[in-house]
Amino acid sequence: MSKGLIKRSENYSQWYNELVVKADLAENSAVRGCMVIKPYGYAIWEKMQAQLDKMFKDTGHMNAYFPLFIPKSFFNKEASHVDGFAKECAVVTHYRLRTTENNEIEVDPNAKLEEELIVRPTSETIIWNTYKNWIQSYRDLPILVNQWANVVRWEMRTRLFLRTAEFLWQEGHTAHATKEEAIEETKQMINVYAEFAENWMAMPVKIGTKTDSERFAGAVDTYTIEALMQDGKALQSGTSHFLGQNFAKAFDVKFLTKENKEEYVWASSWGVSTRLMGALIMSHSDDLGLVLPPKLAPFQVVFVPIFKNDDQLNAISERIDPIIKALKSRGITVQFDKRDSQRPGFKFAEYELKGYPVRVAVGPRDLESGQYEVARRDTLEKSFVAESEIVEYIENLLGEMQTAIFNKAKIRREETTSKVDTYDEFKKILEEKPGFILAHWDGTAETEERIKNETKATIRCIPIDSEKEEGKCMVTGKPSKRRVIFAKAY
RNA sequence: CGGGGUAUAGCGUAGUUCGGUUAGCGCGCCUGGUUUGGGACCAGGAGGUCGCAGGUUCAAAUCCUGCUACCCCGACCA
Repeated sequence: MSKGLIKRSENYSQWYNELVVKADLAENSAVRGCMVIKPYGYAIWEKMQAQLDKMFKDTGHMNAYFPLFIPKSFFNKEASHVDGFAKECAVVTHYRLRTTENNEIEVDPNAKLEEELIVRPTSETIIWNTYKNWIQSYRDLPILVNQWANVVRWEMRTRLFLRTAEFLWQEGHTAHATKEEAIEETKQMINVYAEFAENWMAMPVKIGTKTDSERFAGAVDTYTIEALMQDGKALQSGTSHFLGQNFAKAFDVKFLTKENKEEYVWASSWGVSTRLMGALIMSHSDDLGLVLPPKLAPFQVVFVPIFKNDDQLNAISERIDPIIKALKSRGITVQFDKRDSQRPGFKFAEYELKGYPVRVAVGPRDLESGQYEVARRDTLEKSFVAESEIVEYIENLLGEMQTAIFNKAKIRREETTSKVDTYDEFKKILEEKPGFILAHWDGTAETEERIKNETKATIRCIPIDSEKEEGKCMVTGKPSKRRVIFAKAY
């Protein structure tokens, strides 16, 4: 393992790239734009998955699985949906290879597919094509289904976790008898995401709706959770879409009401992806490496023994093993690093880089005093804790750290959130103190576009909790009823 | 897809301008020893089609042509 990361203040984006690789989370693969998620990184993703999956099931959803491939014709059926995804689709045209005279492999031109298959960029079309067969009556509704899957969007420029050509995600697709119920579902799920982001990722988010131009292709309304990274750029971290009857109409999905009337089905879809990994990394980590909230850390505690020989290590193990057992019985994940190939200093640096929340160092000295050095990753503080109290202490500390990490991120966000009333001020803040900027906007796509072109900042969302406030658009001076959140975004 | 750049061992690089021994160095890796409370040290060792294909030449990492991949800046995007 090579030494040190570049500092965030020197080059934030290089810091991120180095951190992802050096902390063993992921690396670039032989396939352009596609990443290999390494075991340590995948372990974090699995923790996220487990919790989200639980939350989905607690709100009445079940998992299912739909095909990776979608017939090309399905995309034609919802006009704005095609427009949104057409430019980034991978297409399967053949189903067989053959060997040439030179012993090379080539696509067999005789094995052309009648209809090309699209590698799913999202599954609305194949799912709604399927739902058509599942739904006849109001008694068949609602359908509350989620799928864990990989999708492909052929992006021009990619970055590990933040934007990869293939990524892992979950996509919920629900069908309802009424508009109200579908909207209720859409809102419920954005709240689930917000709760997950804040309580598990320790990442404060703003819930809001997207403007027309930022809305999901095919949606009537898109709800989003927006997080603010340490460099002042926003990251869209999860979306929940009210799809109206758009997909039901496109795929002709109708049902009979209690009154025997034929109606189109109402829909929602919602998703979060491995992008959350990027959000997690950029929310908390520092110049020494990853900082993980205890609830998502693959290992919450690591014991580093300090020893000169096997006898010492055995003596340490004898004392440590019962402590580890006690921690595990409380549901705390623990690692005991007995490697003699690395010295303690190396291990300290390594666990800091990888973001283990709590580190306990135990050497001969400590066995005698009956106190162990406990170091917490977020503040780097160390304290000596008596052997008899250490289990309790660590359990409390993990809880405390989860809160502390969230609070720190929240304070940072508040400090980099500005209210501005003039366009000049807006531009100045973008230069000097980037972050969320609350400003008035006249509600038109033209003004939004102009601001984007001139400053690269976009409207991240119209916050759902914003109070009404009469004002004037900072650009055109036209009336506005509330402030919206602007930021430069990933 | 437009503009710029780079390609030498697992990683980072020197050498390329101006062709000339066996392509050098750091990290990492292997072996042995000494070490071990914040990224150890010494000794020895392994590892290279110099991105690919062709050309010029007595001689090519170095010059020429073509190709490919990657990086940065734009446009696009969860």
